[in-house]
Amino acid sequence: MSRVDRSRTSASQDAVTVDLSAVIVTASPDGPLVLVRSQDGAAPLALPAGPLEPQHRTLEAGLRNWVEELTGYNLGYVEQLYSFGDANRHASARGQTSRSLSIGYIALVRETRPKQSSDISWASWYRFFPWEDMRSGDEPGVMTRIRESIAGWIAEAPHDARQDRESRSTNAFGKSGDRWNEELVLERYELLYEIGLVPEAHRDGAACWAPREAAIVEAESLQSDHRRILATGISRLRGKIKYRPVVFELMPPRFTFLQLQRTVEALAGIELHKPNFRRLVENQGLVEETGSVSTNTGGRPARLLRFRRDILRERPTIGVGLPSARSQKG
Amino acid sequence: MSRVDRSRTSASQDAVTVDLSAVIVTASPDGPLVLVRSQDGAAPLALPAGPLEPQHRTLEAGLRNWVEELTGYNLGYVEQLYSFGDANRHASARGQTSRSLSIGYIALVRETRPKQSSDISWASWYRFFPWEDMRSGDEPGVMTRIRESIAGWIAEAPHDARQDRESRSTNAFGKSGDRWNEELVLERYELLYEIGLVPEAHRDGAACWAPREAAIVEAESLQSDHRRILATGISRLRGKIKYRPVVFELMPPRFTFLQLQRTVEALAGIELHKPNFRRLVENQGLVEETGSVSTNTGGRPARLLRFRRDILRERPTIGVGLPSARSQKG
DNA sequence: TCAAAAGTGTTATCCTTACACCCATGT
DNA sequence: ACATGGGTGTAAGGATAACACTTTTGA
Repeated sequence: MSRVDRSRTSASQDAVTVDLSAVIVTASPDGPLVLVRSQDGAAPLALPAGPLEPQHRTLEAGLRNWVEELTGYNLGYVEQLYSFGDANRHASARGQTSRSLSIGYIALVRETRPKQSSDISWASWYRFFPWEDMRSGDEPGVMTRIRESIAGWIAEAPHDARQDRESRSTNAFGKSGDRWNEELVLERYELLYEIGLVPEAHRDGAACWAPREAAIVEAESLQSDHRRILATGISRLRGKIKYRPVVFELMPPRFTFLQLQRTVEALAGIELHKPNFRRLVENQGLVEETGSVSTNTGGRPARLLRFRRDILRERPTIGVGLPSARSQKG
Repeated sequence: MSRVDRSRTSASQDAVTVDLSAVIVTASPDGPLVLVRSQDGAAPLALPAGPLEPQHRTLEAGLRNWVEELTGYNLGYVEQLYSFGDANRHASARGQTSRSLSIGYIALVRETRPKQSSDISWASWYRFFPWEDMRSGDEPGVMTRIRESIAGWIAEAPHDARQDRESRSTNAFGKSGDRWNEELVLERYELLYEIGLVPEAHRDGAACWAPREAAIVEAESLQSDHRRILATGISRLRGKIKYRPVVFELMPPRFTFLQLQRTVEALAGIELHKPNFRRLVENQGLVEETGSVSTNTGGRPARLLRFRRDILRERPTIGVGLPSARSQKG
């Protein structure tokens, strides 16, 4: 038996516990919401997680199972994000290396009704990533302060690291003049983590440039690596809406163009050009008219649309209009 | 403690063994090669897999570790693909549900030298997916035979399932007149599996339309679900080369435009337009001239190029030219 | 001279993006 | 009247994809 076969001798493996973490997203008039679990006392919020159980035929079935059982929500779209498995993910006090493996999922639900269960609630995902909401430019100024901190980090770089820090920061946050790249959520979070602008970095004992006090206070943190998982989910969703009709999993049965646009804008964290958005969606054949109109628009009544569900069979690889990444200047 | 917290009571979990499966790819003049492990006797080939061990700090570190230790290959690009965890992935004879979780990775290496180890070797990935090589159209006719089988599957559909089968097949394999979508490797494999045109389906005991004898013989199978993992890897790589400069991980230090084009074509399984490919790569600033030329081209000598490594810092989100998916007709 | 591959020029077409403008309703 | 949002027209600019053609080598 060759060494490659070691995996079959399970005696050599350490104890592994597997849980399924879920970024469960819905859209409200106030923006994208994510399901969070509040823990005892003043501990940070957490993403809901459930165990992988023997009777689950597949991983996704396991996830759907415990989420629906627990929340009653019917998961529309479900997608595996990533498997996280740092050995020190939960540094155990007893020094034993019991590895905790976490498989992250993103799921979309339509219902926003609050749960009876007291420790589960919806929270805007921008509570945890305020710098990702660029719909009104840098309105609260978080971004400006981040850029200042990054500028300091670059300025104080040792000579050989300077170029690297410079390019890493412009890759994640862009040069002024570039179009804001809304997809690089994870890259930005990881840069902030590494610089030490995020409390998790200090909690994990990483060697950071920034002092613990500099950790951004405007943003709320999450338990263990859940903010990283959430960042992964936002990134994936922001990418996906461009080439798959997933936004409609978050829309009511009938909606107007502007409602659809606002939802996309809320997810992407950027503003879109109204006439072009309308035409793009129209030309793709993603929607059809219901015949009725909505009068409570505040202006001229708007035609009510419905998602053309058969498009999923005709052309599943189609999405909703966002400025293409290509339009970024070099 | 709420029910969401069940994951922490690890007593309720079943035994889980985790291994890291790897799709290790290199490029040769004859096409894309993948590392396979031959087992005892006439058993099907397998992807190499290694166990997740306690001392590995991260999952990717674990993978790099055992691959480099075992093969000596230096993994350039490594990316997690997907976590597979069907309960019946290895149906155990003793009826106990020991779940085997497998985390798939794709890795690119430059070296093609064969390994001394006798049970490891390189194989063209088109041995396992002959229908994915459309560089010369449907030269061996595999595709034609598949289309015939699918046509039968559609024709014999019960009335209510017919539309569904029709659209699923055109989504995966396209209508005649459409551009071949090289990215849908997994979708095609899964459709063939479901129809029963692939031996794994019968081995797994799935209820299939096609009889066991119809399972495509021109294609070689792999152990357990390894062909699905390979399909996932090919899909991901074919997608990735379009917006990340990963092809260069497979190129020698100096190469000509045509060599680069042939490599991309081999990976994507389609032919490209030479003048346009050249200009696209040129304009993206992905390569620079070395000054020297290659004379053994069979024609006019070609300028030798090198990959501009600094592009990874300047603009990591850039790739090599392939016909855009958008150019597909609706 | 011819085959084979390296390169260059050019154009039709489509898509994106932006700008300008009119329409219908409530206050 | 005017604010607010709904909705249409159009044109500049850029990228794609196809076609035609010249250049340089070896046999």
